[in-house]
Amino acid sequence: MTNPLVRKLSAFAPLSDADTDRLVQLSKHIKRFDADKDIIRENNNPSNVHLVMSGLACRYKTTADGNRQIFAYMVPGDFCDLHVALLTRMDHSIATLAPSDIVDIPHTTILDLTDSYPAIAKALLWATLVDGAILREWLTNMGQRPADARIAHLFCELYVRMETVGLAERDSFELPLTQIELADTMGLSTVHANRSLKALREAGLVRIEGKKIVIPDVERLKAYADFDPIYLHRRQDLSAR
Amino acid sequence: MTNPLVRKLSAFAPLSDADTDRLVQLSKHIKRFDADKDIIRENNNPSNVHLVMSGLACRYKTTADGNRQIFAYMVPGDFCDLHVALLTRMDHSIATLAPSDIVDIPHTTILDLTDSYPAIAKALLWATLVDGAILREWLTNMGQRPADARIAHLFCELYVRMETVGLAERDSFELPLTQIELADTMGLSTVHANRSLKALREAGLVRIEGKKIVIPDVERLKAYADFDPIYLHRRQDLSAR
DNA sequence: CGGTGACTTGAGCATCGTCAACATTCGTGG
DNA sequence: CCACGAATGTTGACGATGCTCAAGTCACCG
Repeated sequence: MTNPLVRKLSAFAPLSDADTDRLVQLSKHIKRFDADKDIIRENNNPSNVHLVMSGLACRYKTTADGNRQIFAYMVPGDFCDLHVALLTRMDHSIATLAPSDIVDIPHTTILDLTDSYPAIAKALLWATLVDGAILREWLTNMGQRPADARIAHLFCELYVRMETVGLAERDSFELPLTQIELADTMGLSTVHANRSLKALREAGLVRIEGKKIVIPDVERLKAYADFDPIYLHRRQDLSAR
Repeated sequence: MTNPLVRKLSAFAPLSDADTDRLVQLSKHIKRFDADKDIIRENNNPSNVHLVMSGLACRYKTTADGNRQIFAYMVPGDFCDLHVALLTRMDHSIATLAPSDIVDIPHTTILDLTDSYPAIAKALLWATLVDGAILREWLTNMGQRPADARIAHLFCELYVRMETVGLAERDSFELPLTQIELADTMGLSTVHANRSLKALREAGLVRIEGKKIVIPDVERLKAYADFDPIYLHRRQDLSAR
């Protein structure tokens, strides 16, 4: 049960052994990407679906004046473009942020899968809907929270998502991001991102050890960031509230 | 062809007469809502799908410290919650911004529709994907553009969307928003939203006549806002670029 | 070791928020 | 139809947050 896709989809509903086996089969043909490589570029019309198995990828867009906005991270178990089957043209690009293993899956395989495995079909739809929910939460984050809480909120989300796929320690997880990339995610300048990180560090809310984010007290960070995991729609969080 | 849903979906692909007839039938049971009424509240699990036929609605969320973030507008022809069939709990609320006609459609009707009318099924999926694309563009808008350009970008988008459903004049459209609501959408204070609007007015980019937004020179406003309609994925915009 | 990219810090400035006062519009009841 | 009150819009003054420019420092890699 170390397959991140299986772990992720299990957060929605239990999967049968047959479902699990079928999902594991998907990740036969893994392609290795270096860091900072485009997987799909704007205006492309990709014929395959891409699944992150290890590493980290992101969606981004560049504005006319050359600024970049990153608006999604794809951690292991996440699909990059499950949703673009119909839109004839990509309106954004997808790139790796770290060396990553990416699986290429033909559209036909996905169609086949959703036809023959209803539980998987539901789970994939769920994953797509959660992607939308994350986007809405990010917009709230950008619009309503000051820089340091905004970063704290991102860390909380990534901690939970990494934990879901078994990639978090009790109080830390790997986040191979530069501060430039963090700034482009949060809509901040690199200088201000740096200072906000410093503030979080000095408040004892996070420690940064190389590429690892250490969160000494997860509950305290969640409170600081006004983080509520409900928007991730995991089974285990549904009881609360 | 005055039905906004038909007009909207036609922006994706031509619809047959049978498809059109079926869509028009949907809007039999119209419910009238006053302005500022919740259609669906957070934590609800709505059993019906809601479709805006006239007026204006929005999605929003409230943070712990009482701030509101609006992260989507639903204009006539837009569905409110096509996507929530699977997520057992709403992670945000939906409310009217103006007096609106809302159609209640049972989930079963939607399922029936997508089973028997493949062209409609595709078009509805397209509409859902476009909603996601709009969200990504909004995030870019929030993160990368200053207040006045941000507002200008919103006006451009709404102009195009209203035009798509036949609700825009050559140089204007109705936008029944208060500046408070605009500020909550853009992540600004009301005071600053007011001043940014004033800047746009004094630059001759927009005029505000009551609840009507007048855009004397649409191309100039688009240039100012760095607006490119490609993310709306309408047929008519696909040729460019 | 030398160089390149990432990180850090300071200083000054621009953007945006808060508080407060006032003006205008709109709906409602008399 | 008018008068009133409440909500919305407008403006000024000031402070906070965040950006730009610039000068380093640090870590990593050839």
